[in-house]
Amino acid sequence: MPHPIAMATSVSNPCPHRHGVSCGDCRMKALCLPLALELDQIEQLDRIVQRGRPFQRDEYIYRAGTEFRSVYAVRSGAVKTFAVNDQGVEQVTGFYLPGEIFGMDGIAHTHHISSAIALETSSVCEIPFNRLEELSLSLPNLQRHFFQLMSREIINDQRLVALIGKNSADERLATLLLSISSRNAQRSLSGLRFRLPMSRADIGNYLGLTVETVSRIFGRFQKQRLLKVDKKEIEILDLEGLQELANV
Amino acid sequence: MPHPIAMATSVSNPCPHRHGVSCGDCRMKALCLPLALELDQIEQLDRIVQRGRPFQRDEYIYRAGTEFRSVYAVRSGAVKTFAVNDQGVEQVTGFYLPGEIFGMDGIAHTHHISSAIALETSSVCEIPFNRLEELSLSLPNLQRHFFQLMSREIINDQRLVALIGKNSADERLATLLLSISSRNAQRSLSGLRFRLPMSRADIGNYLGLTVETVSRIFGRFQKQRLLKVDKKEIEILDLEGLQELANV
DNA sequence: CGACGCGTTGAATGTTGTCAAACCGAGTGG
DNA sequence: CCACTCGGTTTGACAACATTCAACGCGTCG
Repeated sequence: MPHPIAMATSVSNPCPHRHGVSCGDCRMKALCLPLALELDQIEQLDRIVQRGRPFQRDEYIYRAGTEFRSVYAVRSGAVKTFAVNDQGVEQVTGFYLPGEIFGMDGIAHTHHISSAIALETSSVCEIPFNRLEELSLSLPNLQRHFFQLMSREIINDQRLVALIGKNSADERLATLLLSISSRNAQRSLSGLRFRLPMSRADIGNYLGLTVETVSRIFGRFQKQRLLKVDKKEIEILDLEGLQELANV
Repeated sequence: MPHPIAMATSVSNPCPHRHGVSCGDCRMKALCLPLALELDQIEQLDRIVQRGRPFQRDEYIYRAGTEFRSVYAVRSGAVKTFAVNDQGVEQVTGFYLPGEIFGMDGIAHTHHISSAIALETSSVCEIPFNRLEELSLSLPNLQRHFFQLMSREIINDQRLVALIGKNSADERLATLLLSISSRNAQRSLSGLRFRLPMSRADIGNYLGLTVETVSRIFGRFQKQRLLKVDKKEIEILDLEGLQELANV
């Protein structure tokens, strides 16, 4: 049996959290920043990306108030971002799955105004922003792609505003479940059976609902045979029913 | 007395809607895109900016479904952006005042997914996006500034999510009024007396409330001597009271 | 074992939405 | 000049959905 360290970096052991993987070999390259780049450009990107050890559950990736240096990509695991206002009320601003970029709200200022923590053991690529800017000046593809990523973030937030402002609690939760489902499917995981990385409280916080309401809706969805729920394990039994609820 | 046409373009007549003004002479240059640029860089920007005739009230600046070509800056007047979902429900996504950039949600796709209309007679600078991209490659300042603008848009949307998801109707309206007030003050207009460019319905739509609720709150605020309301004319009588309500 | 975090369930309350009607000012046409 | 309409706004009565408060169950960890 090989030495454990050798195992961790060997190709034969596809540990999703191993941090030796370059962008060109990363299985998320079709979703992530490399998406828009040619092979040699990916190598250039690769040179500025920093890959540290995985983060444990509840570990901060960055904290509000600290200096903004980088944006981040999830390689494995799941991340939540949140802001805390003057009264200490937390607002969850997003959940990020492998291949997704987070931390773009920090670009506007010299210091982070929100925080990011790992919802489960997660590995994350750190992309120093000033180096990304430099590289973007010589790679129009990359500049464009990053503009588009930020634009997509704006669209997502606008959709969330609409969801919270106009839809019932049921519709909100159904929409979130379908979002996670389809994002899982994109990552060639099951869209019908998955584990929610976040707590009920996080879900409620994100959707503008209380924990109790979220819990009741999970119960109701189960009674209506839309879902099978076992703690954080979700099985979607009636996809079309959920979609109807979510108005899609 | 000079000829009226001569008046319209003369320096002595500061008609806010006249469209001959270059970025370097624009009174919004301290808030808008030129903010980050040197004099000669502003000239380069100026060369790509297109200034058409003013838009009348209710006129579209761009429509969902049409090809995305440009982002826009408000020079005078006010603009609202909104998206319409599959069921025909409108969601107001933003109100934009002079010096503010809108249309950045279009960057992610080849076609607009939202629309923008003038809330009152407004002049608007059109900034063709592919030319802005090109220019950004040679002007790092500009690239950075535009990244920051987009980041700020993300932050605004996140704040709106928090506002709608966590705050009462009173808090939401108070916050919007204070936002408009301070944005007016930034533009060296009165922060205590101003005209709302949008309807009650737009306000409600934006804040996730019904028209009736908005109307009742205006009444309540007036009764509490926080505001003096005459149709769209607003006078803030008790700024601190409003701020307290808005938790600032 | 007991404490704790997290999730669930129940009952009561309340804020906001819904529905309906009336108002008001501006513009239009007889 | 008046009556009329029309869009935007206001007001009232009522209903409903989600919150609040409280209690409890369950699994984990010290």
